[in-house]
Amino acid sequence: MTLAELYPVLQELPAALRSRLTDAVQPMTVPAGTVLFDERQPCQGFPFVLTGSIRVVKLAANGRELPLYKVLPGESCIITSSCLLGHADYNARGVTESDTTLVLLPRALFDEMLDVSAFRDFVFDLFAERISELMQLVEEVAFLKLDQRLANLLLGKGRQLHTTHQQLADELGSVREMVSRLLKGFADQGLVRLGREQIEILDPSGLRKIAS
Amino acid sequence: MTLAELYPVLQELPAALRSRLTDAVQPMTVPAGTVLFDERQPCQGFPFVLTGSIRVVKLAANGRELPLYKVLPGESCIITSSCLLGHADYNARGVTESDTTLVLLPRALFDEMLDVSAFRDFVFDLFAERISELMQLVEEVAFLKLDQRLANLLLGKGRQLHTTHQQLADELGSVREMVSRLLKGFADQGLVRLGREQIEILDPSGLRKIAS
DNA sequence: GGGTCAATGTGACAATGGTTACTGAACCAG
DNA sequence: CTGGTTCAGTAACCATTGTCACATTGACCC
Repeated sequence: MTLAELYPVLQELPAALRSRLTDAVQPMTVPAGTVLFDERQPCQGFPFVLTGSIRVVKLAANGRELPLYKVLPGESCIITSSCLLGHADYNARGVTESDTTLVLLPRALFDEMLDVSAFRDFVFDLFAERISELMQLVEEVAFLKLDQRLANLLLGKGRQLHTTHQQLADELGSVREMVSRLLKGFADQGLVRLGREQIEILDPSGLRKIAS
Repeated sequence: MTLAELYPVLQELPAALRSRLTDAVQPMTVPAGTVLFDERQPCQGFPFVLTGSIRVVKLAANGRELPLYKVLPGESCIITSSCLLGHADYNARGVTESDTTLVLLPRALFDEMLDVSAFRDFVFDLFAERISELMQLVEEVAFLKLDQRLANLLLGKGRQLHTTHQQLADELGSVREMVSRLLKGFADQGLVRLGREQIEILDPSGLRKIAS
């Protein structure tokens, strides 16, 4: 997929800007696990993800992480937008989840592109969308118990999933032992069947009831 | 203060829109404690607060609340913006904290005003600003212990504060007993002096160390 | 088969926060 | 002054989550 295909809004830019974009900017590929940006860093530019994905997380003092969201190809990074618009530093960390190809739109060019209403609307819409995701996250973290959050997480991953307990714990910002314990509970209730790196959801509606 | 003084961006609207604004819309005054909007409700319009304030909270299943932010005169409500832009329903509750005068800009007029770049930028900037506040909140709720959050809260309120433990608990989304317990601890360490509806901060740097 | 490593199971324990159920102290209205 | 109301202090208890320290299991490679 090309940049223009993934981010069709770019085709609505005036030709002059568009050519400056293709001139000034070239895709780069970074390996999995690269820290693209981090807390307290100034924001360098706006990423367009072509392949792979970026995991955006908040770091706790004790080293644990709380996943905020992911940026997939065609999507955008609300925190970067916010930093660029507010001229503030990052307040989260962005790490490539897998090998990732992306185009980094420099800050100056981003500012210019914001003068184009189509692009502004693009960023704006994504803002609105992500806000409600963040609200959802706040709600989960503040109010739901771990079993509810785990049930939610499982339900969002299809009937048959291939992960380790550690990975699930990471996605919840918790620890493996808790996930193992809760999954055991789910299995005892006949909600899931467990196997090594394997979880089969037997009773989605039962899980939904737990997630309530 | 008039609407135009509190929200100077409105003066940059074309005269036609401005007169339609003053025609179509009149300030209303609502008593303290009025629920202006609530979860799962469609968004009716964009509020400009003239006097008083709106408290925006997330509701827990058990009736407790997590305060997200407040809208003071001259400020804006990011959740409302987000709902209007994304054509989604509210995902939080807005309650007047005191008797409040506000102008409710109807959705249709809001949409039209978004075509004006000055207004769009106004909303945009506020978005960026609030996002980092929300990130801050996520971090607090997810990572900090209650004593740290309480210390933070106290530090943000000046040397000498006049509140009840209950009010502090509400602002933290916790309960009075916990606040009493923690304040007692702070007092034992000589960080604060307690009185009825009265807390005097004796050692701000000590509190900051707890808030770490 | 045996060794090795990652993934998982598990039990005891600690820390945190919330709940219940009081008591006492200050304040205010009559 | 009195009785009621709000605010604050406190102790016992419980639920949830996290921590530690292992034991076990399965996969895979020689």
